[in-house]
This record gives sequence, structure tokens and C-alpha cells, in this order.
Amino acid sequence: MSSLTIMDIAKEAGVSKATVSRVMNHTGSVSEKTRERVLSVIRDRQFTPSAMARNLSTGVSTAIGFVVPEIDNPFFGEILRGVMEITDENGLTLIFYTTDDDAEKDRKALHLLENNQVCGILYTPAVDYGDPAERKELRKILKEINVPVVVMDRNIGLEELDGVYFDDYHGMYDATEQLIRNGHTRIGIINATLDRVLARERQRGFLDALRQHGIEPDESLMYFGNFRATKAYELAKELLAQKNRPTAVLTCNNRTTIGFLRALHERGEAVPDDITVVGLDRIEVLDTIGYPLCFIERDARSMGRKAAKLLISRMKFPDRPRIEVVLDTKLIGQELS
Amino acid sequence: MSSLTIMDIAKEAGVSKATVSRVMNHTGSVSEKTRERVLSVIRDRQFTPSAMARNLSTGVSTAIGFVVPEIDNPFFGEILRGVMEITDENGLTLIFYTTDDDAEKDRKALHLLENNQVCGILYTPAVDYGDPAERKELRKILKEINVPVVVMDRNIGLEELDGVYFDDYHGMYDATEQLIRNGHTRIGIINATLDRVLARERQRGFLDALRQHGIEPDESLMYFGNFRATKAYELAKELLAQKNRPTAVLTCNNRTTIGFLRALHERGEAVPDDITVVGLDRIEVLDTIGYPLCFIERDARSMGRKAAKLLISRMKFPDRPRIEVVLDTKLIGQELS
DNA sequence: GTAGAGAAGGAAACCGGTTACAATTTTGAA
DNA sequence: TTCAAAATTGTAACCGGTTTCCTTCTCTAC
Repeated sequence: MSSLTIMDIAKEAGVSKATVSRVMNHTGSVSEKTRERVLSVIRDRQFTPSAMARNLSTGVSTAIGFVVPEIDNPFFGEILRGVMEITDENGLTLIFYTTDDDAEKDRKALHLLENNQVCGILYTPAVDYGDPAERKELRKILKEINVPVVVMDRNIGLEELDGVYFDDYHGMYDATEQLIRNGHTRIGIINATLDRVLARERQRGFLDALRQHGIEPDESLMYFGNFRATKAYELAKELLAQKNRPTAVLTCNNRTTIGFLRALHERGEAVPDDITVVGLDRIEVLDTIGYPLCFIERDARSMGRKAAKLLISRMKFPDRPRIEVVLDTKLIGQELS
Repeated sequence: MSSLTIMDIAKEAGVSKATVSRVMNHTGSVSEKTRERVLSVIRDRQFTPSAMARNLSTGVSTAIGFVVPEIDNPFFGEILRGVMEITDENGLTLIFYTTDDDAEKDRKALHLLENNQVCGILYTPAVDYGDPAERKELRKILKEINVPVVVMDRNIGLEELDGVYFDDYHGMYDATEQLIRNGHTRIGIINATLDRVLARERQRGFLDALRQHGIEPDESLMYFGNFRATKAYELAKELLAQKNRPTAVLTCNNRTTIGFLRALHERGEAVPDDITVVGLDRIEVLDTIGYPLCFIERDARSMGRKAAKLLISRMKFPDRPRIEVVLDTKLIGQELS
């Protein structure tokens, strides 16, 4: 026996399907008696209307798309957690895509979300879309999608869309400044290459802080890779092997922090005795075991929550002015206080 | 301008919408000329048919539901990663639910997935459904859902469904045995309460190994909480404060490991000098920094992949015999070799 | 007792696809 | 050349809901 339809309920309750629909949606007017009868049949049979049929006829969906580059990274897990908190409250379901930092998968995911399958999208771009042609195509896709989109975490310059970002510039600035105050003058950085906006922002913060305190940036202390642990590990090995190496190092996300620590550990060295490290993003485990690492903390869960709220508000008020939320970061760690 | 429909394409190509549908689905027969024409219009206009309308008329969806207790836990992140690898290949989209280990949310999620919104479900039960009435209700819901369901990770005894589980019994047995071989006789365990099947299996493995080696289990070394870090932390404090405390301890998931380590660290103690710890689930970060912790490793990504494959095979062959996959675990760590 | 307004609820169109069926055209063999 | 079979394509019904429109029924006021 396949699943129930509104017709089955209507027949059993001795009414037309229009009436059943009215009862379910509290629209039109239905007498108390029939309402009761219909409701009891619905309850008896545990009827749930097909969301698809409903969406098709109303033209509104209750699903939102969630597009992120990766999921096996606690940072995005936390974002998702925050998003779920809000969507749950609002009866929205989540359609999930990961793009593996791949531009093609990114566009494919957006494309799949087209055509009213979702009523909104939470979008973390897989890449920066630096190439004007690709950027233009992205914009076109986003426009054709025809539902609100909120950009998360990576401010690639889609000024037409709502967005939630972290203040990476100041996060990095403050961390660098604090290191300087603590007496460090040779400060290294393991960043991603500067074609990524995230990397640029962090680099800016880093350089500005140095210059602000009269320290001339030393290119030999700056390493540019990607956001992956393996690459960071290799760069860290080089950095650590320098004769006149830095006394403190900044990394650019949790993965690179881990890569760095691995290289450090392989040399039989440790923080903070051999070097000071300030990671970007808290790595919870290390905290609990008392590993003396400093962090620039970014509250990913808040970001998720905020993004979901923004999306919902945009769905309600399509014409409200654009909102861009910039979340503060926080310095954590004994050495930075 | 709202999104395109098949009619728009049909009109522009000068054919009926039936023909457009045929072209898109490679069904029926269409002359080469018209096919070309239709395809070019589709390409021009970047038309993607509404998945909802399609599902409604065909009765088959291309979405699968993914229900897990939590997502801000790398274990489930890894599972999801594995699942995506397979669903991506097969053009399936994922509808995502977390249940926060809450029975009600669990059933609600399943309920929402009813009615052909999905063509299959990957399901990690939030709770064990030990109460017969609740268990019966769960079975009823699962049957009414009317699409294949594959159970992951928690073998709560749904023998009618395909499932993928870890061999927690042997994982724990082997770890315990190895500890004994290494000379430990007082071995502690921080487990969840035994109303959870996961906890029972692990406890069985633990006890069997002890007895097999002639060690009488000592209840004062066994602590039962839940799968959360906070509770484990409290239990660990008690355990560590015992005068005649164990020389080795087993934990029951990554969270409890962390809770334990926190308590240990607060006492100013560390592995392996003060105590030996065997965690369940690898905690990657600790590895990379060379933290000398042993693990029972469970390959969550494999589990996700396997579960997705099982689901797809079940969708293709609804009547094939039931399959239950039990994945091996692996002991990792210097002290256990 | 009756007109008129408002409530109740059914019939049918619609959402955007798929598909059974029918009509038309093309093809090919006799 | 002719006619049956095959290929092509259109028409209309259908999926399971929502919603407009219209009819019928009640109730109130005069």
C-alpha cells in the first residue's frame, strides 16, 4: 500500500479534497464539525501531505540549500550546527551540497538548486571567482536562481547579496600586534596564496600591524600555500629550518595550524618553548588537553545562525536593504593576554 | 522574470512539451533535427526542469534523506563526507537532518521524509528505542515511509533493514587484550550507560577480554555516563581520584576521550607516564602533534560510503536479501603494538 | 415570510513535469 | 506505385496538492 494522498483523506472524511486542504492550511472557512472530522481522519491515518505537490502548486518551497566547500572540517560542521538551530525552529529543511573547493562542483550545486527546489541558499563559495568571465557566469547563475542567497565566510565581492563574514583583517591585526607587544619582532606567517580573498585580508592585517609598529615586513618569513594541512606542513618544515627563523608564527586556518604543529613535532620541538604559534580557529581538543596554543577564535556556530536568520528575513522582506554582517574574532591564549 | 518551464522551451522550439520531455529523458523517439533544435534552446536558455514537478509526476525522487544525531562531531562529518562521495557520483541530492540525540526529533525527521520526498534514507538512530511501545512506533513509521532505509553505526536491532556497523565488540576486546598483554591488570572504562546498545557491545568486549585472561572485572573501575565530554570529564575526575586507580583506561567515543584528557590535564598528569589511555575513534589533531594516545580507529568515511552504496543497491533491487556490513576497527598507537 | 449577507464546501483549473494513446508522417518492401 | 509498418509528434490525462469561482445553505433583519 503506497502512501496516502489528500484524496484518500477526503473520501474517508466524506468531503472534497479542497476542504481537506482548507483544514490543513487554515484557509477558507470550514465548519467546526467537518474540521474535527477531517482532522481526526488525518490523525488516524498519520497523513502528511506531499511537500513536493504542495511546493509545486504553491510555488514556494520550504527547503533551503546549503553549499559549502567541505564538511569534514569542524569549522563547517559548526556552521551547519548553527544553521540547523534556526532552520529547525522555522520548519525549513536543508538540502546539502559540498563542493570540494572545486569551481565546477560549485556551479553545479547552484544549478541543481535552481527552479524553485529551494526557497533560499546559504552559500560559501568554493573559489574566489577571480576570473572576470567566471565571475560573470557566477553572477548570472545566482541571478537566475531567483531565490535569496546569503554568502557565508568568504567575501568574494558579491555586493548584491547579503553576507556574513568574519573580521579576518582585525583578527590578524590584533594577533600580530599582541605578539609584537609581547616582544616578538620576527613573526612568520603561513598563509594561502594571495589570489584568495581570505588570504589577502589576513595578509593585510598582518602587514598593517607590523608596519604600524615600525617593523619592516620580511618576505623570507612569509609562506604561501593553500588551506590544507599537507601543504602547510611542507612550508612549515622550510620555515622551521631557517637559520634565523621567526620566534612566532601565525597560521591561516585550523588545517594549516595542524600542518604546522606536525612539522614542529617532527623536529622534536614544541610550543611555546621553541616557538610561539597563533592559530586561526580554535582547535578544541588542544584546549582541553592544555596544549599551550593561542588562537584567533571565530564563532562558526554564530555565523551559521546569523546567516540562516538573514536568509529568512530576506525571504520575508525581499526588498529590504542589503545586510552585511561582520563578526568579530577573539584572541585566546595565555601568551596573548 | 520567473524561472523557465518546459512550456517555454516547447514554444520556442516550436514543439509540444511532450517532445521536450522526450528529448530530456531520452525516451520515445525524436527525429535528429528536432532533438537538435530542442537541445539548443535548452542550452541557450540554460533550462533545468523542476525536480519537484518531475518527482511528482514520476513518483520517484532523486533525493535521499540523511539523519544523524549530531553534525558538530568529526565522526559524523566523516560519514557525511563518505556519503557525499557516492551520492555525488549517482546524481543524488541529500536532505539533511540532525536529531540532537532526541527521540522526538528523530521521529519527526523520519516523518518529514515521508511521502516520496526522498527515495531512500540513511539513518543513524538518535536513541535505542528500548521501550517496546516506542520501538513499535518506530517500526511503523519506518514501514510507512515506504522507501529503503539503511541503518548506520547504531545497531538497535532493526533486523528488517540493511545496516552498516562497526565491530565495536572486537574493537574493545582487542584493545583490552592488548593492554593486558602489556602488563595492565587494573583497567578502567568510561562507558555510556548500558541501556545503549553501543555501550553494551563495548562493555561485552571489555569484560570478555578480561575474563578470557583470568582477570576478574572490578566494578569500581567501570564508570557509566553518556557520550558527552562533560559527563566523561566528571566521571574521569572520580576515577583518577581513586586511591587504587587503574593503570589504563578505555573510553567510548571521541567526546569521552576528550573529557577524560581534560580531567587528566587538570590534575597535571599526562599520558602515557601517569596513565595509559585508549580512546575510541581517532582524534586526528592529537596524532599530528605526537600526543601519545592510543586509539581504536573506526573509518567513518568508509562507513558513509558503504551505507550509501547499500542504499543505492537496495533502491535498484528492492527484493535482494538483507545485507548487514560489519566494519573492522583497528588498534593504533605505540603502546598497543 | 422573505431578501440579502455570509458561511460552507464542491467543481475545476492550475503548478510543471511524464506518459499512454492517437494521429500523422515517413520509410521501405512488394 | 501502393500500402503496411515504423517513426515522429501532438493531445490529454495524470501526479497530489492549492486556490478560484460558484453554488448551496444558514442566519439575521425587516
